This record gives sequence, C-alpha cells and structure tokens, in this order.
Amino acid sequence: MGPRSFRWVLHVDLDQFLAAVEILRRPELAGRPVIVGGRGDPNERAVVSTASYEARAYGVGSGTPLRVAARKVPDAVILPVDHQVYDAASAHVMDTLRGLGTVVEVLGWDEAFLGSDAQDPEAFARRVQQAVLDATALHCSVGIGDNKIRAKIATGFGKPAGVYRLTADTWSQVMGERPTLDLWGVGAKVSRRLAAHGIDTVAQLAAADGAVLVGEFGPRMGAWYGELGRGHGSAVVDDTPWVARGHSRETTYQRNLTTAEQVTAALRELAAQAHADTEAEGRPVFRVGLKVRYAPFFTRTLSRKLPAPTRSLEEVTAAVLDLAAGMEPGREVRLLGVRAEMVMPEGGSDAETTPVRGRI
DNA sequence: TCTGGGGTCCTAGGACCC
DNA sequence: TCTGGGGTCCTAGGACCC
Repeated sequence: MGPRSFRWVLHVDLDQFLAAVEILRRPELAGRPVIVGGRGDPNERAVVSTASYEARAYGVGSGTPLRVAARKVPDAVILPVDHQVYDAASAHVMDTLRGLGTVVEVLGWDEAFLGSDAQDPEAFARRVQQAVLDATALHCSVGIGDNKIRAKIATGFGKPAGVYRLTADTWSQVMGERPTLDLWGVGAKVSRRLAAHGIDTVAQLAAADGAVLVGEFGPRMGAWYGELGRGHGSAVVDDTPWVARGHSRETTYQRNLTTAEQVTAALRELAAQAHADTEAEGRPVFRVGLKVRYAPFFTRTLSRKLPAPTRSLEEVTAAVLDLAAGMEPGREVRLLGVRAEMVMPEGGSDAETTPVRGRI
C-alpha cells in the first residue's frame, strides 16, 4: 500500500512481550516474577531484556544487570532469551494486525503503528486488542494519537492492556508539566543539556527559543526537539518493508580477552556471523566497522569503507583484521563487535532514502 | 548496580577538490 | 607567501530506541 496519511494513528505495543511469550509456554509461571535476559544465568555478564510486571514491582526493568535482578527478586524465574520463539510470536501478531485491513508499520519486535480514519478510534483500538488476544493470547496496549509522536507516548498511559488517546487538544494538559525525559527521542543526555538552558518540562521546551535549541543541537536536531515539545509529528503510516542498512554482531566476553591471538580468533568468528547475515540477503558489503570495549568499560569504534563492495567473507575478514591493527595493544578487551554495512538495493522507494526523523 | 545486543540517525572535523 | 569559500567524502563519536 505504501505511505499514507491518516486521521488517527494507533500505536500498538505488546505488554511485557518476552515474559508474556514465556508464560504462554509455561502457564504455571503466571503471576510469578519472570525475568528474561542473556542466557538465563545471573552469574554472567548480561542484562534484563524484559521483566514481568511482578518482577518490575521489585524495581527491576530492561537494562538491569542480571546479577542485580537476581539479588533484588529472591524468587525470580530467570529465563534465557529465545529469539526464534519471539520472532515467531511477533510475526503472528503482525500478521494479525495486517488482517484488520489497515496499514501496519512495524516498529520492532513488539510494536507497530496502524493508520485509521475511524469515527470511533477507541472502538477500533478495542477491536485490535481483541483480535491480537484471540489469535495469540497476548495482551497489548494501544495509544491513539493525531500523529505518531502522540500515539507512541499515549501508549504508556494505557499500559497494561488499556487504550489512551492523546491529541493536540490534550497535549499541554497531559504532557506540559512532565519532564522532557518523558518524550520519545529525548534521553538522559539531551534532557540534561536542555536543563542547562532552563528547560525542564515539555511546556518549557514547547515555548523555547528556536535559536537557543539550534545553537545547542544544530539546525536539524534543534528544530526537531522544538517540534517534539509541541507534540508535532507526522501522521503518515508506511507499510513499506524495512530494508536494513547493515548487520552487526557483538559479544561481551564472560572473561576479558588478554592476548592478540584471542582477539584475532574472536574477530574471525564475529566477521563470519555478520557476513552470514548480509549473505542471507545476498547484498554486498561496502563498509565494515570494529567496536572494541576495553576493560573496565571504555568503548572505541573504527570503520573503513572497502575499496569496492564485496560479498566475499575473506575480504570482509581481512578488512576487520586490518582495522584491528588500530587497537591499543596490551589492553584487556571486554567486548568485540563487527558491523557490515550493505549496499542498498536498486529501485528503492523514497521512503527508503528518507531519514526516520523526517518521516516521524 | 557494574553496566547486552542489534539497530538507526545526526554532527563534526579533516581531507581533498575546484 | 599567505590565503577565500563552498562542496563532498570519509571517519569517529554521540545519542537514542527496543
């Protein structure tokens, strides 16, 4: 169908997705604090991917180190991440949404934008929830907005399993006194830089001098943050399939690597994995990147454009090992990562070349 | 608390060219 | 011998999201 503008944008977000899928497999886990992360071993270097609501009550959430989570939640059920099962569940949900006869823009494993011109968007949202529940036994929350920004933020107010509407009429009243950190696209760093200009709330950001924002963040991002404060955004929903720019593989080692031989062997493995991901799409690699996290936690990246795009594992590996010559010798390595950027396919639509920020 | 893995996009500075 | 302005490409780093 391609991109289209709608009266309403619905943002559908599955509740505690990974934990919910695990509970479906093992119904006896319902009501227990379920934590999904890493290989399910709290003694390893890993973090929580998803915690069930029961686990969140203990102050554990996405990004919490697994060992911390295990300590905070004594009777926690800690499970390994099982990508294949979540992929299948996600595909089932997305197919169900597409079956509703509207445009579906997939945002990630567990969320999507839907376009709607319904007279009663709440009724449509309830139909969406029921359809997903009937097909997959998974609960979701739905945000209704007059654009994507407001729909996305609205979902948070609907959780769990609820529906919430946020529009131009209610934006200031609902969001005005909240911290800028609550905005989608404003993180810890940007909210701190805003605070340095006396901008703490969404209302203050909405009213901020554009020149100040542009001076702090540049012409593009400065203007973008101002619009974000006002809740302005696009209502275009686009179901054009996503085309990945690249693939990367990285590993945090349970014990730091200490020798050059270990590093070389690890890089060969990561390069092979990343290359295999690009080969699965049959697209040549034009640029490779190397990520190194030295102990205790100091990250560097190196990258290089290849002389010519290639599909050869040997050439990709050689480029990675060449980049590795730029590593600091003698430092212990906590993490290594390899990234392969791919040539975009021919005949790409406009949507593929338009940056996300331009579309949202 | 001792901090994953897979992505995307933006900015800035230097090189190079006209 | 000292020097402009603009444009593009490349690389590193930063920030954010799920």
